Amino acid sequence: MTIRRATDLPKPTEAELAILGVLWDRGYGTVRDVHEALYLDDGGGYTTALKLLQVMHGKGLVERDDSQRAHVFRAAVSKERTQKRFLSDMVQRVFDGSASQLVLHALGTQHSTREELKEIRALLNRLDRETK
Amino acid sequence: MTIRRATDLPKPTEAELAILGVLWDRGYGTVRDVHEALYLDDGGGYTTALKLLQVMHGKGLVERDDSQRAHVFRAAVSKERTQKRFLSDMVQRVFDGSASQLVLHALGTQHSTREELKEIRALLNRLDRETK
DNA sequence: CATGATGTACGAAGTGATTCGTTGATGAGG
DNA sequence: CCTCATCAACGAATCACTTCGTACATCATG
Repeated sequence: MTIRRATDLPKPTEAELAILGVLWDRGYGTVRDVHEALYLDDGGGYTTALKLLQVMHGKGLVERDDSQRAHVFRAAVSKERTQKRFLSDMVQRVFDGSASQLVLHALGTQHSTREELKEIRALLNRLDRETK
Repeated sequence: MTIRRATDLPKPTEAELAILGVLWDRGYGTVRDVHEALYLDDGGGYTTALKLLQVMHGKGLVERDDSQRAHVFRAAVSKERTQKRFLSDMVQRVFDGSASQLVLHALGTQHSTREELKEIRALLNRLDRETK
């Protein structure tokens, strides 16, 4: 048996991330749940969702409860951890390792509400105190 | 002939992004330049770099000056535009469309210097005034 | 028990990215 | 003119991801 620590888990692919999104939202789901949430309009087949979940289970990205006929899947990685993972990946590859460069771009480009800006400012103040 | 607007350009792949990084840094470069900058320690072959640049040229990601025997390549997409592209992609796929969520994660996780925090705060103040 | 609906398992095909070996052209030095 | 180094072109192999068809198991219902 191969034991995989959380940090060893492979980075989810495009399709896998979409599935994780569904599981994060719902908490858990069967193949049918995932298929209906993602692939119905796509025209994507049921077995496509199934295969993806099987592959993801093989990689350790989801847990499976097979005590019922329709197996129930849960995300084996937290949303926060995964977001962090993608984020630092991108900082390295696209922003020369500078997180603040990324932040400046993000603030400059995308829209934020006043409430969100306030929240960011609060965090900023806290960081400022800590970076003594 | 197919004309491609900047917004039509495909998102650079992993390897392509690394090559763009070299071209952004140097301004321009031959296949040999790129190969030495990226693939020497990797053990990556010369023709690998060449093929990638050919593919990228086919996609419109780089411009080529073939007036010399050793063709000279330049990035056909700006660094800023590409960063923005990756950023909004990620906001959609990983952060449910919320840029501020991404910013909070980025500030919380990665390190920033006092100087950088100051810069961010300045932008924040400006945004605050504009988001009247 | 027969049947239809629903489920998992599995292999194979399709796709795009990457890597590399080979070929032939070009140019420099003897 | 010959030879060697350097270069672009091209096709093929490989790899990972995705999609799908088919086979077979299970269960409910009549």
